[in-house]
Amino acid sequence: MNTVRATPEIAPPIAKRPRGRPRKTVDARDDGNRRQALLAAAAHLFRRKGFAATTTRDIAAAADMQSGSPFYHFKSKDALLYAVMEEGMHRAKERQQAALQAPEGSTFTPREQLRILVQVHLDVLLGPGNDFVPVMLYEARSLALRQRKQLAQLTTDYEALWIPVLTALHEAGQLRAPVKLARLLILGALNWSVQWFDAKKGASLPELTDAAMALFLKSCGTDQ
Amino acid sequence: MNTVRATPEIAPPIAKRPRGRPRKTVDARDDGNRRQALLAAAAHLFRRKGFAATTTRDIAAAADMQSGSPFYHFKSKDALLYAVMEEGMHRAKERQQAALQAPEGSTFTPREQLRILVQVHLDVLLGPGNDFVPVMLYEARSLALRQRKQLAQLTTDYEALWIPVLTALHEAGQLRAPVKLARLLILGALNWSVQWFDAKKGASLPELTDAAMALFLKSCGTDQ
DNA sequence: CCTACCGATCGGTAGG
DNA sequence: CCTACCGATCGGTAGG
Repeated sequence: MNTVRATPEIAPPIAKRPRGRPRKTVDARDDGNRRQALLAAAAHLFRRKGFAATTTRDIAAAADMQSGSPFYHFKSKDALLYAVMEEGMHRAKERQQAALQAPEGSTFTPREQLRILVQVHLDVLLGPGNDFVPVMLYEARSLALRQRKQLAQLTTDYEALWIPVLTALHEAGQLRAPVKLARLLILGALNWSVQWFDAKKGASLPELTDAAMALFLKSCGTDQ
Repeated sequence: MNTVRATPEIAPPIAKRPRGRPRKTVDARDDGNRRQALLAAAAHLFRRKGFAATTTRDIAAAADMQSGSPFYHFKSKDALLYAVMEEGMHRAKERQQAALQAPEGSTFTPREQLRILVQVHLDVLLGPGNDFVPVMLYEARSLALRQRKQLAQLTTDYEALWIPVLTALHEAGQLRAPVKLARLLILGALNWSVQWFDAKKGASLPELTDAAMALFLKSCGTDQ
């Protein structure tokens, strides 16, 4: 495993500046940065045109690269898709967990918790530059079976955040439908907003959150 | 315009039976039938793999034709997609209108009407062989702008069926959210079922209908 | 509706 | 990360 790595002596990656036109920024290869640019470009295009209709050449161009260059960072187009989805689910879960942390020794009521879940979920889907999760939602079938299974754990974790909240609301009489189906229906209602929500017209994100809460919860239960 | 059409005397389309293997059914060209077969095959494949990932060769094979033959019935792959969507929306609207007809001199309550809309909508999406509307829902972006606008009228008509029902429920205090957003959220919840519903396991269609009604409507309003 | 085919595009790679 | 390129596939067509 730990073989001594020989320092490259022939054509070292450092001294090949003269050839090719100079780059806009300091250097074209600052690693993580370029990889992130590819991910963002891919997420944006996958969302807008779909995975199959997006060309690796499109992605390369959007990240200001040549057609073959994405394959320096990702093994294949599928690997790019998988990376987008994984990053999206990872971010979403982290944001939810952070938002659900109540300050100090206080706690959130189940109703407050659901509002947080809904609010963050909508922002993850509809907030500016958030293309990763929508790609995850609408391009699942483009993923090879093996990779779909690998992602299943992440989505399960994410959905698990909702279960205790919905269960509490159900027991308090504020949510009539069975918890399992309620979760699917509620997430569906929110996920569908990707198809119609327009930040520049119609309802705003807070209005949408209010409407969702009003639609799903009975107010004739305990509080409010 | 109205030139006299000469009867074909060379290689008339009738007398070329001997060549090629005999067809399963009476004849390979019974028009509407073959066209329908193509539509059904296309709808099925578009739903399963997506429009861009489906090959016209796939469709031809599924309809038991040769690779070039779909273009005898449809001008292009896009035209096939459009035809699938139009047929789907047309059927859906007709089914809803028929279902909403109350027998004799009786009438349905708004609550009953919503149940019908939900039930039929779910069947249109999830019933066996109903691939047309799901394609419409999930492949809209694959359509050229001009064609998308042509379809807009059909979807508007369909959604219009829901408005008076939701308005009545809203006024009766059984639906808290604003009607416009309520419609979008409810249809989203139902449309999303395409992604997870499995007729062979989990909830059945009637159970799903019940859950949706229980989730969306307040029962502390007037009746029930 | 089939046969035979074209032109373009696309994912991916070698080699630097 | 670029250059130059390959092999395969794909939508579509002519001509019957």
